[in-house]
Amino acid sequence: MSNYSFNEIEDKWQAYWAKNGTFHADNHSEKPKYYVLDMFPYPSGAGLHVGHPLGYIASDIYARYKRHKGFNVLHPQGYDSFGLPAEQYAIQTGQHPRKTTEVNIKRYREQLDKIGFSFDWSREVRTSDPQYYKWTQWIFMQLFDSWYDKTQNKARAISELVALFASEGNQKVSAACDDDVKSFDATTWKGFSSEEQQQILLKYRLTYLAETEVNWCPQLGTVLANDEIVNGVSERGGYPVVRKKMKQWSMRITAYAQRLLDGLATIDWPQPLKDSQTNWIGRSEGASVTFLVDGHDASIDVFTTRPDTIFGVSFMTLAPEHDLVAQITTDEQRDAVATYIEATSKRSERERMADVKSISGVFTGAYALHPFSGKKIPIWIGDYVLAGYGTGAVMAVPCGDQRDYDFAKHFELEIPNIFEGIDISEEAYAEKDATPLANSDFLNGLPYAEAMPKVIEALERKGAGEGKINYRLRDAVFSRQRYWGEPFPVYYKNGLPQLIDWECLPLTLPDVEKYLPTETGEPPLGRADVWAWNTETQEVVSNELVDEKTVFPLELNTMPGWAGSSCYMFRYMDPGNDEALASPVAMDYWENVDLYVGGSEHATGHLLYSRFWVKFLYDRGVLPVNEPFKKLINQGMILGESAFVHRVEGENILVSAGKVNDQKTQPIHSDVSFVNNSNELDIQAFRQWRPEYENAEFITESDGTFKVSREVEKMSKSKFNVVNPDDICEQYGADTLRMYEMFLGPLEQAKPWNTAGITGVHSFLKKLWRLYHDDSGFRVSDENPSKESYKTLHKTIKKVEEDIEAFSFNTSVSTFMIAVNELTAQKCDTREILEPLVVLISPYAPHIAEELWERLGHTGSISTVPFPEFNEGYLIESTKEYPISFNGKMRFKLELSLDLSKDAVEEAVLAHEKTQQYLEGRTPKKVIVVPGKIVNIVG
RNA sequence: GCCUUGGUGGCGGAAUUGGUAGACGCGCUGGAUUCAAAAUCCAGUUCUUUCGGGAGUGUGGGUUCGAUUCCCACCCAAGGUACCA
Repeated sequence: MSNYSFNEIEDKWQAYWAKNGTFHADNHSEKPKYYVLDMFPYPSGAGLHVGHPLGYIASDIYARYKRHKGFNVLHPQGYDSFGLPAEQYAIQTGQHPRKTTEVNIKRYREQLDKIGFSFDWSREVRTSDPQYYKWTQWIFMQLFDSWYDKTQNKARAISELVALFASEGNQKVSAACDDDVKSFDATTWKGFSSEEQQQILLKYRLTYLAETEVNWCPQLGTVLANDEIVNGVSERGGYPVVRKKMKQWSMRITAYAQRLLDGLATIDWPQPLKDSQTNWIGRSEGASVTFLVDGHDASIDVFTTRPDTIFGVSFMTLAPEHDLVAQITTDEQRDAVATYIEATSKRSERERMADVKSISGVFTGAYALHPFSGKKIPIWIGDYVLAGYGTGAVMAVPCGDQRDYDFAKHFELEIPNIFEGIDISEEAYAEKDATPLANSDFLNGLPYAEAMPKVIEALERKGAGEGKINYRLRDAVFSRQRYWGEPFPVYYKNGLPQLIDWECLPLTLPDVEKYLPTETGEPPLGRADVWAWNTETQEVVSNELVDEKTVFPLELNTMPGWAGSSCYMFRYMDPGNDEALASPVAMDYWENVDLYVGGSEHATGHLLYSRFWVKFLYDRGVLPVNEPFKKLINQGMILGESAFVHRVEGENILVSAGKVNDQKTQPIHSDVSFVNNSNELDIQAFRQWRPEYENAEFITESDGTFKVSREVEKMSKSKFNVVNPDDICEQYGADTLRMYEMFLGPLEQAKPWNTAGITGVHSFLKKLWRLYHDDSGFRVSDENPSKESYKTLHKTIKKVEEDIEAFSFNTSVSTFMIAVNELTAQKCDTREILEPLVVLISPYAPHIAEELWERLGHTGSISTVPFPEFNEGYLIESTKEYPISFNGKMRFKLELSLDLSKDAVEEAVLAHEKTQQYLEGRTPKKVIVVPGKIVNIVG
């Protein structure tokens, strides 16, 4: 075999790796550990396209590189296999999601295997596997059994809280809990019934039941996320959506807000991603202020970041949903308020937030009393105030906040000016600078920084408020009205949630006949006839048996998608363990993920929830680490190049792109496989694609071809622009695919896929092959390499190592190309150069590297051969010429060595003097020569 | 609006702390090889030019002997986020 037969080579080595367990990672090793992880995929029915493996290729290169560097590398893969598409498919076809999921996983695995990843498949996990979700359920139980102690700043066992209540009541306990907890002493606690005690404890648990307002779609029988709603109707199906309160499980992530923020400083993540988590958590410092309502036994709490502007308050605004609205509205205003609330309730939260321009609101007729001046302040409601943030009420300071200003202008409310020497006739003044306050009683003359502590102290003294830190982060709703998710290990006794015994895990999903909600609006699990818990036999039994003594109904909701993905990285460490999430030994050895690769779209979902759970499990002594991912890299999306055929409006006439001109046409997606690299459409194939185009008229260019227009879009089946990696592997080989994906551009940047360029990378691999082969077959010599060849090799080692460490995989592909071109030109065929070269390339193109390694006479996989050592000595002789231009006219050259030796420095100094002679009497004052840096002239 | 990232040939993209802009690849042009094609190899390829040069990294300024790189203002694009008080 003297040709590069990539298919043969790749099959051979993939089989070899599988048979020999080449990438099996051991939990015990003398070597240092390194954990490289990809965000595991959701196995969709559409299969992988060329965009999916981008991050996997990058992490695989890094994992292989780390093996060469002597690390014991953990590089596992699995499937996030619970999810909505499988359930939707099940609803349509009646096919059990488990089956669909299995078929999809099988296809994913085949596609992944073809690309030659160095995954340790013996550690595979699937979130929908009962042996896996047993641990997801177990973590839920730990959260249920925990409360957050704000004094110790960690989660503790609920039994310790019960002990505290029994000994001293709850007055001294500082816990993250519901706002409406009443205080009690030890005696009162002991006097409570067991059920009353459970009710109270539920308000302290880290996962708890709460009434949450949700977007409810009756037709779909499910709650929708804001972005699943488009123009007030569901994205899927276009059904109406209403806002509804539902009792759902929530996760008390807010207890961890500050620690989630602080932890960011300890991890190596891209700054934009850290920023978005910081903004999501949204810490703001300020004060809470209480305003009494005139003539009512009621008060309104507001949070403000600018308590110093309190004398600028001229009205208050409540969210339309605020609890007090009904109580305080006067009879004269009742109709207007009711009309307004009716109107806003029809707008989704998203609509209200998106509409910045229109100002709306209505006066309640009620007044609040200013805590210092006692002045009467009108109370308005307005939908620019959101019920879900802060207290759902604001003190409006029109002169210091633009939204308040606009509201005041619109309704012709008073705009008192409290800033010394600032003109507020056109807009509000929101700067926190040294501008002194005016018309502000005891704050007069003080700038922001001095007024803040003073006003907070005054508020506290008066009992009208206190300094406060507010977070935007809200507790995470954890219930889903769906079938294909983890069941909760929870049953209900007298309406109170109880955990099933943990020894009975996993609580497996029951079969149901249909995957839709029940007629009475219960989640799909309501259809299971076997779905109740027998507390005596500790078994799941038939619903029919519920007798309220020993048999109780189980929770019908399932967990959200992020449940299974929050701690999977620890399960890989010890996936078969039936006694624990992972053994302490395995967790102590692997610690956490050293490098995590995935998309930035998970910034405020998965990546935040995962950090939350890890910190929680750390508190409870389950995990030895308090962050899941040390370093994170976001790979950019690979975009597809869609092809469009233009159809004349209302007619079955298709016009070539060059002939469209001013005609009214509609662009139609054409499958990209009908189009060649010159944008010419295969008309026959297009006609046969869809019956409606079979008899269409085609208006071609003057040369008879039909051209499509191109546009870069997200790669998706529905846009017919998907490129399948299997086809690329078939035609060019996996090594070409791997290198080309890296060569496309910087890993973190979004970039369009264009198969046309792949031949460059492919011919590089052919050239590489030919370095080791001549017409008669494999051939390398044992002669001494030339100086140039050494230089080429060591230059390459240096660059490739630097590039991999910096995740600049695109430039190292170029470096390889240059190296191979140079070695070809040098006619280099010596073993001493070619052996290390193949090791360098092996992370990128592992199949060809293994094959060449074997042909070089080695046994065993190349994957653990040490990475070649860089020797600077081989580069010293290189020289570089630097022209110095002066006044754009004079030009001379300096020839300098890159060597830092004495000679080189002397040479540089000589050059410096030469330069000075040239520059003498002209503008520059000083010329500095820095060895290695060559020349630096300072004016 | 705000935050983040980016804007370099026909295209994807290089350029270390400010030091020969356009590496490498695609495409294109010419040549070699071939009956021919494929494959391969060699040369050229930022624009402009009166062949001396001149211009040039989104736009306009600034700092510097020297700016793709640093500073200021603006324009555009992508992603994120949002009446966050």
